[in-house]
Order: sequence, then structure tokens, then C-alpha cells
Amino acid sequence: MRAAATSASQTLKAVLGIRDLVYSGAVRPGERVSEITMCDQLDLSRTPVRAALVRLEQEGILEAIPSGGYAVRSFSQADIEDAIELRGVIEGTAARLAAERGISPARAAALSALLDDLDGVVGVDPAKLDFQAYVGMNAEFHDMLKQLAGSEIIAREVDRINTLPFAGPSAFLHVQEAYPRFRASLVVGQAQHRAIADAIIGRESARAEALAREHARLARVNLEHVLENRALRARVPGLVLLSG
Amino acid sequence: MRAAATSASQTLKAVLGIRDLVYSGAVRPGERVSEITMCDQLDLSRTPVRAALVRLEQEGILEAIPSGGYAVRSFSQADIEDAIELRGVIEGTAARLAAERGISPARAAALSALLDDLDGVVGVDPAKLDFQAYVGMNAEFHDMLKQLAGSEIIAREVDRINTLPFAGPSAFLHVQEAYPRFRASLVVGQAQHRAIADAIIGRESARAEALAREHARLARVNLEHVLENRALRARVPGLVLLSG
DNA sequence: CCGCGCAAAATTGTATACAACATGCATGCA
DNA sequence: TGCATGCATGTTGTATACAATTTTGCGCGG
Repeated sequence: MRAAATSASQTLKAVLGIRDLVYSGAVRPGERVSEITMCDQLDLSRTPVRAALVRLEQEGILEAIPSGGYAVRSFSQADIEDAIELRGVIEGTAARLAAERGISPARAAALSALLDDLDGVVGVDPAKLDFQAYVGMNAEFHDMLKQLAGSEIIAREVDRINTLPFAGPSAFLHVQEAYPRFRASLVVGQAQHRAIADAIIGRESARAEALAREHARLARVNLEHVLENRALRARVPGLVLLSG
Repeated sequence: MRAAATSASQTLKAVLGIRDLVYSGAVRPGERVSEITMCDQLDLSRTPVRAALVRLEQEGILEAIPSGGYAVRSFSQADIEDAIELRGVIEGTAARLAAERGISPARAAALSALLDDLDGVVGVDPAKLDFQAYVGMNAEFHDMLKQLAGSEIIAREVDRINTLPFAGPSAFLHVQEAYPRFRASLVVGQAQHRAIADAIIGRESARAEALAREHARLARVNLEHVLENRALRARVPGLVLLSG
């Protein structure tokens, strides 16, 4: 037996496995997600598969079929844009509340240190950019941001919206790695990181919120670039859920 | 057998039953929610109970115990305030997007008609207020608001935050029914309803967002009133989850 | 009197068997 | 030829049996 929610072995394996099958395109949007098929492909029993299906429905990538069972959910471009907008709004709220409530000197120092590190990565010759490092640090920045308000409720909601793969702050980074022309947006993004931190530390809450929202719009710009080029689209995992 | 997500008979019974047991205070915050106990009390098998526990965890009123199983989650006053703030932010986003994108004449008419009806209820002698009608119409207004942006993503997130019982727009209405002194806030609330609708129809997006946020703060004011008076607290169902 | 260890009990995680409903196809009748 | 009906099949929902881990209580030793 195993733990329940963070469910260790079998159920977790089912969640990860089904998620992978969905994102890899093995089961297409609109298609039914058959329990038995999942059992066969993942070598699991129906019980953990069933538990995983419930979780993945709440996560948003599956939807219940009225007559029973689940299907892969499909998203329109408008859905993706709204999800990105919503991430901006919620991250913006985290930034605003952090500014209003103030953050500890220790956290401010950690934030500044991280930004310095990011500058070190972004500031070099674009051709020699260490993408692995950038992706990690970017994720770390957004992790810090969601926690700076000191609210479990806020942090949870940020996590929730970020589980939608195309909404998260790292969604389009891989595309940027492959196409140097997009790398310039990393410089813009890093400038926004600095401005957000500056606003939070300086207790400028309205500025912090507006900046965090605008920062999320970067993802939307990248989305539109990606959708203009069919070859790029395959590089963004979550976009297999995009219909049309 | 039954439908899966909207899960009809047994699983739905389990969800409703456990939710009731939690809100009625039968199982207290922090306490473990034993599967077998639930089975006995609700006369169900373990399987639907288990499915219900997963759903209620995602809903937010239960939390996973690392060693397995679930416990009733407890909320601090700050948590409740943050949840209300977040509802204001998300409803505000719905209002803003509705204003920016515009709403159909049919919907605008329906909105105006609903507001007229609400005026009819609120405008009378406070002593003769029809609370049942008000509660229903208020819920309907917020339902319309969440859909006016025309975004499934937004509507889902509004629904999600509203499942937390103390965060929803109807959370503190029963208290207001019992204590006439609070009824004045209904007049203020209705004025805000009108202003929000006016802003949306007039395409004043920033105003619509700000007003919707401020409207949610009404719940926070009521929360503080309730917490000053122990007798009131028992009348708000969700507050059994409040620790301290 | 307190702390540690062991054993038993309780609880959850997993697997599988059974039942009921939905779906699709084939067949027969109009 | 088209439609309706009945059956067969596949799928999910539910129940229960089994295994493993965690927890708790008791006894012993320091």
C-alpha cells in the first residue's frame, strides 16, 4: 500500500503515465481514455488508473463523458490565451500582495541573488546561452514569486493554473532555444523580472501587479509566433491539446 | 454502475455525504477522515468513498496525509481573506474581459432585467425583504458575471474558487438575514451590481474590474463582523473549517 | 519515572470479480 | 430500401478480498 494524495507508487505511476500518453499524442483530444487500454499500456490495475483519471480531470486535461468515463479535453487558441491571461492575473495578485505586505530581508536578498544569476546567464553572447540553466532559474523565479505573498491559497492557485502545460511560465522556452531569433525575448523577460522584484521590494503594489501581468503576455506573443509556423508547434508539448 | 465525473448515484452520494459531515462539524479540522467510518455512516462501499475523497481533496476541503489517507483541512482567517480576495480578482478579470470583448444585446438585456428584479427586492421596506428571492438572484448575477467573458477557462476558475464555502458570493447572506443591521450592506451590494453591469455594457474595462474586486470586499467586511460575535459564527456553514 | 522496542491492530493501497448500462450491429419487417 | 428492434459486446461503476505499511499500546529496561 501507499500514500494517498501524493500517492506514491502505483497511482503516481498512473498519473504520470497517462499524462505522458496524452502529451505525447498517443491519445488524441476528444478521444475516450479507456481504463483497460491504460491498464495494458502502463501495466497497472484498474484501481490506480481510475484514481489517476479523477485527478487528471481536476487537473483539466481530461473531461468527463456524460455516459461515463473520460475523454482528452481539447483547447481552442482562445482557451490558451485565456489561461495565459489568468496566470498573469494570479501571479500579478501574488506580486501585488507581496508588495503590500512586504517581504523579509532574507527573501529580498534571495530574490536579488537569483536575478543576478539570471543576468549572468542572459547577459552573455546569445550564441553561447546556457538554456538548461535559464529554464531552471526562470522556474525558480516564478516559484519564489508565487510564495512571496505568504499565502498558501494564492500559491495553490498559481500551481493549479500552471498545471495546464501551455499556461506555465516555461511553456515556450524550448521553442526559444531552437530559434535564436526568439532569444531576444529572454532579455525582455529578464528585464521584467528585475522590474517586478524592484516593485515588490519598493512596496509599489500596483506596478508589481501590472508588470507581472505584462510579463505573462510574453507567453502569448510566443504562442502567436508558434502558431504561425507549423514546424514550431510540435516543439511545445502541451499544444497537442490544441484543436484546429 | 454509474456515470464517472458527474458520477451519479453512489459516488455522488459519497461526495455530498462527506461534504455534509465536514460542514456539519461531525469531523473536525485536522482530524483524519477514515474511509471505513465514512462507509458505515453513509452506508456505502469503500470504492465510491475513495473516489469522493480524491474529489474533495481537489475541491480544497480535505488534504492528503503523507502517510496515507486524508484529513479535514483547516483554514486561518488569513486564508479566508485571501480566498475572498482571489474571488474578487478572478471575478474582476471576468468583468474586465467582458467589457473589453463586449457582450451581446441579449445578454445585456438579461443582465438589466435581473438588476431590475433585484432592485424590486432590495428597494422595499427592509423589514419585509424576501431573502430567498435575494439569495437566488444574487447567485444568478454572479453566475451571469462569470459567463459574460465568454471564456470556459475563466468560468471554471470562478466555479473552483467558489467551491470553498466561505469564499463564495452567498457565504454570508444567511447572517445578514438574521441580523437586520447588516441588511444595509445589501443595498450597497446592489448598487455595486448596477455599477459593474454599467461598466461592462459601457466597455469601461478598468472600472468593471475595480468594482468587481471591491464588491468581493463586502464579504470580507461581513467576515470581520461575524468574527467579532461568536453567536454569528455558527450561522456561516463554512466557518467550521476556521481554526482559532 | 521516562524512553525505547516490539508486536498487534487498524488503515490504506491494490487487485480482481461482478453487475448494470451504453453502444453498435445485424436482422427482420414494413 | 429504410427503419426499428433485439442482441451481443464492450465499458464503466461497484463491491470485496488481500497485502503492506503505519500507528498505537504495552511491557521491559535503564
